[in-house]
Order: sequence, then C-alpha cells, then structure tokens
Amino acid sequence: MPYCVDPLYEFDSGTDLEKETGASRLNPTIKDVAQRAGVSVGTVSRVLAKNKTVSEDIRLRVEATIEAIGYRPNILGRSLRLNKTDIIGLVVPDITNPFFAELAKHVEMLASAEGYSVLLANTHDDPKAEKQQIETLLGRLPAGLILVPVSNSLFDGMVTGTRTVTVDRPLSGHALVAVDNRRGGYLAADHLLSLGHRRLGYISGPSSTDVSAERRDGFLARLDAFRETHPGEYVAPQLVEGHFDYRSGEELGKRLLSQPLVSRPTAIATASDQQAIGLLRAAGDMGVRVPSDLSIVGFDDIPLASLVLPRLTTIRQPIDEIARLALEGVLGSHALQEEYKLQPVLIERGSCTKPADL
Amino acid sequence: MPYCVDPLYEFDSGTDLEKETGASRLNPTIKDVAQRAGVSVGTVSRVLAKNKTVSEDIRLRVEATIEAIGYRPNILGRSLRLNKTDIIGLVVPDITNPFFAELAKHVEMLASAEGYSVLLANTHDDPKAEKQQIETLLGRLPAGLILVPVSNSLFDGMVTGTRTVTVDRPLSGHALVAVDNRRGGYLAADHLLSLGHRRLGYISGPSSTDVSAERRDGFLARLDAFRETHPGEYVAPQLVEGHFDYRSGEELGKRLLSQPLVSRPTAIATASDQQAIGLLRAAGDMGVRVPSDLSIVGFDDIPLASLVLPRLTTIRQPIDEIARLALEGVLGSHALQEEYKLQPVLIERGSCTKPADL
DNA sequence: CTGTCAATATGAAACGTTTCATCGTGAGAA
DNA sequence: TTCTCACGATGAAACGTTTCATATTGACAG
Repeated sequence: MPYCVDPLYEFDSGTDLEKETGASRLNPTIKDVAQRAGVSVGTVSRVLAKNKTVSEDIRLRVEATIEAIGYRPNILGRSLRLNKTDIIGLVVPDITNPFFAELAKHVEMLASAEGYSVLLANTHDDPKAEKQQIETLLGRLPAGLILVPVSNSLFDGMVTGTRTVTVDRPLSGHALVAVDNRRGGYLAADHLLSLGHRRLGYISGPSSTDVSAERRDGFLARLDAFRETHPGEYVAPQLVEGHFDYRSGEELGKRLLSQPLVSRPTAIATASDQQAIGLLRAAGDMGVRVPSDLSIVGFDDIPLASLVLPRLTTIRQPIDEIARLALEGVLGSHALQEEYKLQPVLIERGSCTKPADL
Repeated sequence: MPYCVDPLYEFDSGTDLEKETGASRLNPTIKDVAQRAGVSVGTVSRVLAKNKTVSEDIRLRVEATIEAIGYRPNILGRSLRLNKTDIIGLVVPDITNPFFAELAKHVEMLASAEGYSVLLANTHDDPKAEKQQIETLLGRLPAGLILVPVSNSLFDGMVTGTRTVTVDRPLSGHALVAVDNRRGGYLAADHLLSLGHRRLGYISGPSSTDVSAERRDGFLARLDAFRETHPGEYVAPQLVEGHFDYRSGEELGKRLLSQPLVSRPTAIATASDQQAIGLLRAAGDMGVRVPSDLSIVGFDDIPLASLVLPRLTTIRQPIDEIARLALEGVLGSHALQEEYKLQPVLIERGSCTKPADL
C-alpha cells in the first residue's frame, strides 16, 4: 500500500526563521515541533505535560508551532516510555446480551470522556476463551480491566499489575461492583406476595454462578419470612433452573405452565429480563394471559423490558451506576474496596396484578 | 501504586552457564532472552519472526529460553517500531442496538482469531461525536477501521493511511459492505402482495440515511411493478418515517393503526426489527391482533425477532457474512472493492398471513 | 594457498516519547 | 567582585522492538 499522506501537514514554505525540518511528508513528531520552535525536545514535552517550569513566551511559541504543523503526540511512543496505555479492557460473556451491551455503552461513554478507549473482548461464557482473552488483553498493558468473569477462579496469568474490577459476578481477589442480588430476589418475592400470590414459581439462572444463587436465595428468604408471619397460608415455591437467556425462559416457562391449573403458579419471578421475555412468549403460546392469568417479574430492566407486551415489571439494576463505579475503581487513585453493592429497585409495569381468584 | 510483580517470572536460580541477567523482577524483555540464550537481540527477534535465516540449534535454544523465563514480546515496542498496531477500530452508532451488538460480536470473534483486538467506539448517532471518536481512534494507528458512519461526508482528519471499510451505510471514498437494501424492501413488499394484501403500510427509517431510502424504494418498486401487472387493483401505500428504534415503531404504528378500519393497512413492513417489535406492541395496545388483523414484516432478523409474540417474519441480513467481509477488507492484502453487496433473505415466521377479508 | 560466496549472527540505529541529571544565566548576598 | 541560588532550558538515556548494514564463519573452486 502506498504511504498515505496527511494533507493537514503541509508546511507553508520555508520562509520561517527556524530551519526547515527535513521530514515534511510524515506525521510531525515532537522533534519537528522542537526544531521549528527553536527549543529542545524536552521543553516541548514539558509544555505538553503542562509542566509549570516553562516560561510563558516559550510556552506560547511552542503551542503556536504545534498548532501550525498540526502535531499530535504519538500514543505509542508515550505508552512505551510510560509502560502503560490509556486503554481499558472490557471483558464480557456476550456483548449481544442487552445487559452487557448497556454496560459496554456506559463504560465506553465514561471512558472516552476521560480520554481512554475501550478494548472489547467476548468470552462466550467459555472459561477457556476467557483466559485467552484476558491474557492477550493484559499483554496490551491496559490502564485497567473491567471484567465480567465466567470462571470463578483466577489463574496464574491474572496476577497482574493492572487494576482490575469485576462486575456482576465475583472473582476472588478482585474488587466487585454489583447489585445486591439477594435484595433483588427479595424484592420480587415481596411484590408478588403483597399482591396476594401464594403459588409462586421461580426461574433461576445457572446454579454455578453466585449471582443466580443470590437472587434465588433472596427470593426464598422473603418466602421464609412470609411463612413466619402467615402460618398455614404458605405453599412451597416451584424452582426451575436454566440459563439467563430468552430460550431458557421459554422452555422453563413451558414446563412450569403445563401443570394442572390447581398447582400451576399464579406468578413467576425470573433471574433475568430475557428469561422473563421468553416466559412471556411461552405463556402466549399456551394461551396463558399475562398478567390476568399469570404475573411475571423480571430482573435487570433492559430497555426491551418496557417494550414487550405487556410491559415488564422488573427489578432494575442501576447499570449506569455500575459502570461509573467500575470505571472509577479502575482509574481512580484511591485503594479499591472489596465490594461495591448497589441497591436494586422494583419497577412496576404491566406484567403483574392480583391473582385471578382473589 | 506499588509495582506489581509477575510471579511467573522467577529464575530457577543462577545455576546456568549463561550469565544471569540482572533484571529479574520486571517483565523479561527480548534482551533478557538474548542474554540468557547467549545470542544477540536481533537473533531472538528473528526466531520470533520465524525468519528462515536462523540455524536449527540456535532456534531451539532461544525457544527454550523464551519458554523458561516466560518471555512475552512487548506489543508497544513492536508497534512503535512498526508504526502500526494490531488493533481494529469498530465505530458504531449504538452498541445497544442488537444489530450492531451482533456485528460487534462477529467482528470481535473473527478479529481475535487472527490475533487482533477490537477497540469499540460509540457515536450515539452524533456526527460530532463520530468525528471525535474517529480522530482519537486513528491516533492509535489501528490496523484497520470498521465504521458504521452516521454523517455521510468524510472530514479532513479522515484522509488516512489506515484501511477503512464502511458497514451498513456508505461514506464516499470508502469501501462499503452492506446488504442489498433495495432488494430487501422489494422482498418484503413481494411477500405481502403475494399473500393478498393490498392496503400496505411502510415504516421507514430516517430519510437522511441512504439505507432507509433504499429499503423504502425497493418496497415501492415492487408495488409499482404490481401496479403494472394488476391495473385497477392497486391502493397507494401509506408511508411514515421515523428512527430505527423500538419507540419509533411504536409511535408510528399507533398512527398508522388509528385509522378507520376501511383505510387502515392490513399489512405493514418496517425498516428494522426494532420498529417491527415496537409496532407489535402498538398493535397489542390497540387490540389489533397480529397476524390475523395485521401482518408485519421486519428487517434485520435480530435474535429477538424469533422470540417475540408472534415470531417475526423478517428480512434477514447475513450479519456474519457482513462482519467477515468487513474484516477481510480491512486486513486483507488485496485492493478493496468499492462495494460488497450481500443478498438479504426473507424469513417466514408467524407475523404474516392472508388478509382477513379474503 | 587465496579468493569468493553463501549462510548466519551481530551491533547499532531508529521508532516517538518522558524524565532526570546537568548546564547557563542572571539576581541577590557577602 | 565573587559566591550562591533559583529558575529555565538542554541533552541524553531509556522504554522494547525490528531491520539493515556488517562481520564472522566454513566450504569450495581456482
């Protein structure tokens, strides 16, 4: 490929006092600036760094020169010298998952506002791929790493100097930013119980993840509490387990709904909005109307949650906050806390109502 | 921050023939390898580069040493020397849009298989932000740039040496990988007409984008053709215009559906699945049943399309192919074609049927 | 034995920064 | 006048590579 020339960088001709730099066809370097401004390279670097120890007139002259020849510092040179980059690694299981897409969007927004760029890596929920991805990412000396781990044990290569914070799922030895999942599950159960539902179903995520376990336990904890206060009224919840995706929600929903009416849950909570949307579809296929025949509460509050029919009542994760804290943790200078727990909140929309027989 | 040490890099102690390198606590460099293997730095570089001009025994010795001390080439040094990185810039309007998320996933998969990493930038459909993003991206000397442009004029800073290919939307002066949008629109109209629909609606994307115009024109072209072959039978289509997102679909859908039954379309095609899903929700809200009262065909075939209720008949974009071609264009050595047009295909699912009165 | 040539390995330069020890300079103190 | 200091600017080293012009072989032909 022929070398492509930046047309911005054209000297106005050699009329200046300073001697002309020879390299007129490549990107101007700090040397060109120095030469043209008649100062040393170090001085230019110092004005770039806004270092105080440079006199006013020289500063102005250098700045003018920079402007004139359109100099832009070469990031690679700087990074090599400083032995770190201004790149933030973001490792997610699946960028296609609306929750992670949202996370990526917020992280990217905040990062680019601070002058950082985001390197995206997908792990496809595969620990092997995750290891590989993290290793090559770390090889790029990122300023920080934001990680949604799939495996919950860290490996050798991960003992590293780059600040890492973990999002959504914990990884021993690293800071975690996540919603209080237990409370989220609790909230869902509470809402359903207070509407009068007694036969409850719960679609959980994979039991291998702590997130799933916590949400489910929170859900069950509320039921236990209810059992204390309402002896005799309680019916055991029906628990099923699957992945966080649409398809799981649909399949498990079918299973839950294909029972005789008398034992079929009147309300189901799920561990993700995607599951809830899958469940919605299962209900539709089976002629079960939502919310009149079945109440549903999701988890996450992805954008789609308010667009499905009916709109989904769900437990919102404050994803912007999560992104902010994660980035702050990774870039901030203060020591990392071990855990940043955020409070989920119940968003009431149209997928829940009182049970039919009340 | 205290300097963090990689525990992998611990010499087994100084029993070797070669003199011990002093720098035992930092990441090993090519110099350490050279010293320990008793060869020159250049030689190590050559074995790394799989250069033929290195003898078998030396090659083995160097490789053993690399293995032994856990040497990993420093990407920054290499990049600085070569004046380019192995990073691919991916600039999308909105990573939250399932179509772009899917694109990102595929690009990332393919890129990382080739040893490249993906730098993600969001433009939020804002030309100003796009310019900014592209500029900083370009400053990182990416191996290539995959761009879904929002503004359709290129700016000064974009005249660049890095290979750029444009996806989905054209940008003058750059290669474009996209589906044949015109044909997509054509296919949608064709399907609806052949089912017997005569009162058709079309929800298009913003008319400022070529993509929207092409899809719409394709749709209209099929209608024109129909008019030729079926004189007298034809009723003018109802066109409305909005954004590609859910909300637009919902709003415009409401508008289209709130007409008296006699003039209300019996079928509506949209320019995106998101619009179609929004439309689905509008129909639900207004008691219009799909597909019995209204047939809908979307565009894109995002994963969600097969999960909504009813499942969405849509025009599929072969997104994996798009990603492959884009990446190939950016990384490949051969000259770029000006345009790679892919064929969309109609995916029949449950959102279309014959009109009620037939 | 000498000259040539191919095959390998070497050393140094270069990529564009930042930083640090050093050097000039002029002002104020002795 | 000379010494000391603070201030500002300089020059060179260093970051970790790759590459290219040399240097060192050994073999083989003349």
